[in-house]
Order: sequence, then C-alpha cells, then structure tokens
Amino acid sequence: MKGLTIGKVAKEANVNIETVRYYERLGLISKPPRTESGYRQFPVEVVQRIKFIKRAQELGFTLLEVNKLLSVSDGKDYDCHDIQQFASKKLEEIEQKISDLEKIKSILYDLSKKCPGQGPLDKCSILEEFKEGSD
Amino acid sequence: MKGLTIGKVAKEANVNIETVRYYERLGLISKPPRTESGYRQFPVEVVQRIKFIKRAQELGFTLLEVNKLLSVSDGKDYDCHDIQQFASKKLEEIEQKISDLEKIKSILYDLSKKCPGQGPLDKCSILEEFKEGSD
DNA sequence: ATAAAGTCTGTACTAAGGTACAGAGTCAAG
DNA sequence: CTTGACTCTGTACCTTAGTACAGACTTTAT
Repeated sequence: MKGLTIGKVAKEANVNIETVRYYERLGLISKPPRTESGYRQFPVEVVQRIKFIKRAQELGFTLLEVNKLLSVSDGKDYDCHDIQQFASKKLEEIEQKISDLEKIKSILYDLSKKCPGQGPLDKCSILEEFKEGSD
Repeated sequence: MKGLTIGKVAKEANVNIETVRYYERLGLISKPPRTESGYRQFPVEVVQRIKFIKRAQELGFTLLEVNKLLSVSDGKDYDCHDIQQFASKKLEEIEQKISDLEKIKSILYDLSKKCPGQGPLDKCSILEEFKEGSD
C-alpha cells in the first residue's frame, strides 16, 4: 500500500488511532488520500507533525495555538503583518515561560539540596520565588 | 473581617470565585477558618499560591503535578528519597521543555524574519527543526 | 431597616482533548 | 477461501479544569 495506514502512523507517533482521526477532523493534519476502499494513505511526514503537536502541547500550547503555529509554518493564508504579530506575541510568551521554568528549576534544585540534611525543610517555599514576575 | 473573603482572593488572583472553591476542594489550597456564619477567611498568602498554580499550569503542568510540587514545597509528608526522585524527574522535564521552547523560539524568529521580504515563505517548516530531540 | 452585594452548599453544565465502542467492510497469511 | 487483524463512520463516553446556577443566608451601605 502506498503511504502509511492509520495504524502505522499512530504507532510511530505514539498516539492512539483515534487521536489521529481526531487531529484530522480538527485540521491539524490534512486529509490524506484514500484507497479505493476508503483506507487513509498518510504521507510519512505526518508522523513528525503529530510528534510536534504532542510536544507543543506539553509546553502548554493548546491545539488551537498549535494549529496556528503550524498553519503559519505551512505558509497558509496569512499576511506578513499577521505573522509578525503572531510571532512576536508568541515569542514574548515563550520568553516568559522559559524564565518561569528557570525559576522553578532553581527552586527544585534548592529543594533537593536541602533534602539530604534532613529536617522538616519547611522554609523552602516555592512561592517565595514567585513573588515577582508571575503575573 | 479577619483575612480575605473569597471574593477578594478571587479578584486579587485574577480567577473566578468558583475556581478558588475548586482548588480548595482539590486540596491545592488549604481549608481556611470560617467566621461564625460560615464565611471563609483566607490568609493573604493564598493569593500568591493561586497565582503560582495558574502559572505552573500555563507551563504545562497538570493540577495534580502542581499539587505535588506545592506539597513538597510545603514540607508535607515526603521522605528525602521521594523528594530527590521527584525533583530530579521534574528537573529533567523542565530542561527538555526549555530546550524545546528555545527551538520554537528560533523558528518563530526565522519565520518573522522571512516575512517582510514577501514570498510564500513555504520553506520555513517548523517541523524540520523538530526532527531530532522531540521524543 | 431594607435593598444590594456577597457568600454558602450542592448539583449540573461546559469545553478541550481525547477514547471507546458498534456494526460493517477490507486485507493478508496460511 | 476463510480467519484474524485492520480500517471505516458515527455516536457515546471519559477526564481535567473549571463555570454556572438555585435557593438560602449574611453583610454593608444608605
């Protein structure tokens, strides 16, 4: 068979078959051609695309946002102004995310450092660090 | 009234009143004392805590994960081994998140750079960059 | 002292992101 | 040439994270 069956795609991308169909419905991946009998024939790239989607989700982007990200990347019908706007907004968000993650990182670091020394470790408030900049 | 009413907390933390109650139910914030008549009296710190929760969510942590993060930070019933494990697992995840975010960042950067020069910008695939390391 | 605004509990609803069938047809291996 | 593994569509269901009342009580502002 030409192209990948849905089962292969799902397996390669580490997702449920239904998830693939779901993404197709949402337009996150494009409708693949079908065989005579109606079986989907996916191009191999779709696996990469699904992995990207999953990853972006774990980074806190919604499927809608991922969709836009991908559409722009696909060169879909957006004008330059639109893309500039979108990119710079996302960039800001990402900067903030990175900086907050760095904070959490250093907190966790402290936390685990305090640990082997025993004690109730009650003064390691994660919140202290977040007094500024989280809002 | 001693402490903050639920309405004040919600307003300060920029969330719905119901969300505050919801978090209380889940144990993300502890049950506050009540007035004679049953009104909640929240300590001011709760606002900070809720902001932290919201922020962590935007970074892709589930409420369950946030709960653990906070419990550990609160010095709750975990032994050192537990905390070490947890912290190092989370640290790894965070490192990965940061590195993926950096990737997306540079992609967006490229995207917006290509833009003013017009053209269909069809070769800026976000996916190319994700071939390795996303899984 | 009375209205408006706030709060209480409990239950029900929503939206996002899937997941799980049922019932029917298709493909591939022995 | 049949049996088991796949796939199809469609609908229903699930979890997470809230949100929205209803009906009753409390506080506050005038």
